[in-house]
Amino acid sequence: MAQSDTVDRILDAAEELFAERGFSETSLRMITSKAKVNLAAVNYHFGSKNALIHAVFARFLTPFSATLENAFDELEARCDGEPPTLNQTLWALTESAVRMPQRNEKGISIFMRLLGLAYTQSQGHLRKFLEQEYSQPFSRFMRLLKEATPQLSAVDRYWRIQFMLGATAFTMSSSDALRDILQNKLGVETTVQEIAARLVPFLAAGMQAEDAMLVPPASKTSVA
Amino acid sequence: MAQSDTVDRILDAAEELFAERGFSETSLRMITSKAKVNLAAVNYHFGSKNALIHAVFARFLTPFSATLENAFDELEARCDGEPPTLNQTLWALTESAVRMPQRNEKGISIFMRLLGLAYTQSQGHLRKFLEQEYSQPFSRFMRLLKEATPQLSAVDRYWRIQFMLGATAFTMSSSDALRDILQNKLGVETTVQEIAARLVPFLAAGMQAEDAMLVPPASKTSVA
DNA sequence: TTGCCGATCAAACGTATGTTTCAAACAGAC
DNA sequence: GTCTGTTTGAAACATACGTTTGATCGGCAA
Repeated sequence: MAQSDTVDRILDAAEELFAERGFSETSLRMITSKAKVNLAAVNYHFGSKNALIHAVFARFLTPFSATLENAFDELEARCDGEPPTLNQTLWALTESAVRMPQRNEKGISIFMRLLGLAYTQSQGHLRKFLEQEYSQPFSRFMRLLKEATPQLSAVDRYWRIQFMLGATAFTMSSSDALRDILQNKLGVETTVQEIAARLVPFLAAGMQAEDAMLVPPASKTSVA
Repeated sequence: MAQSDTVDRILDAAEELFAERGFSETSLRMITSKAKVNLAAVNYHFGSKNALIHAVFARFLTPFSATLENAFDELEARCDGEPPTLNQTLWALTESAVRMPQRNEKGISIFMRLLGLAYTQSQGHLRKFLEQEYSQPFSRFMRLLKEATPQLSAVDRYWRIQFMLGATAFTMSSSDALRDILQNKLGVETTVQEIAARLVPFLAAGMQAEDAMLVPPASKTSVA
């Protein structure tokens, strides 16, 4: 049985519980009892709770960032010098995410929610860790976005990227619940791939919206 | 001075700290020491920490939902039978938020972040409280959205509303952090009003995007 | 004044947290 | 089998939390 099982069981349980309840709302005792390992195992194998959080992210993000780099390589090769379009770039990202080997059927949506939480819960250490560790594929994605939307100012593009991230993380993180609601209300089944297929055009349209800063149409509001 | 301003000082401190650090990461001792009141005052005046959280929301949300109802009334009156457009509906919402009387200069951004946190941190009691207490303006907003996008199928509209909600909640919930990043990277200052002014066109464009379900294309698609 | 009652205060309560300790169990090399 | 280093186990550690207690204060009516 070696050490193997313990580390992975902790990571599995932690991943799921963090996604369900957030980081500080999840105690080590919940994790170890769900993983059926001793409480001390976390500090023995990972050193601290924060280090465990980092490990949960690293286990998914490291192979994912490799997959993503390959997808970008292939895309740029296919475009042969021309910058890829926004749609192509977004599709390369979502395809990479969807195609990642999943530990279980909830895999991708769990991880989307974790990414959302990482950004939302102002856990300083997590943000710093992610930015340091995965800056390369992140900046490459940013460069592709920039080349695909040359008409946008840097500030506009920055905010619209945040909007995209929000729509994605939020939707994917609660996609299970949302799918259930839809099933009950309208009697429609939906897969994660279908959600992505609806999300990408939404994002692309928002990203390429005609310039912002419009005043409320046909209204007599003024700025002080 | 009556019951002194203990209650208000607690609410002020709690609002700010919750927005900065989240709910469970903020202790009653932080709140009472920032408010310069005794620790027991929270339980004396509010009963519990959860009740304090509810009170923080109620102090803002109750007058806000009244303002919002008025804005919707006015909008529908102005439209004279015709359903308001998507842009008008979204603007009515953001204008109502921005125009709320602020306790201080950070007022609105603090509260946006709180709303984002409420959706993100799965604090069951908070979700339940908000849904029960403010269901009326919420369903009215949903009805307006439906009338403003008759071209969408119910399923498409359902998902796109989730995307809008996600972009908004996520951005607002981390707006302080995002503003800081922008400040450091590009040396740009941003107000919440400006974020909203960028968000609304993004949402409207995404909501009205030409139909979904495209496969990763080799062609750039543009919106008519 | 006296009596009263809501508001404040310092202190303690019980519980839960992350982390540490140290002995026992284990595996593999000799 | 014996030794050696790694992994598990039960228990304790110190700290922080939300909440409760009971004494004390302060204004006001009778």
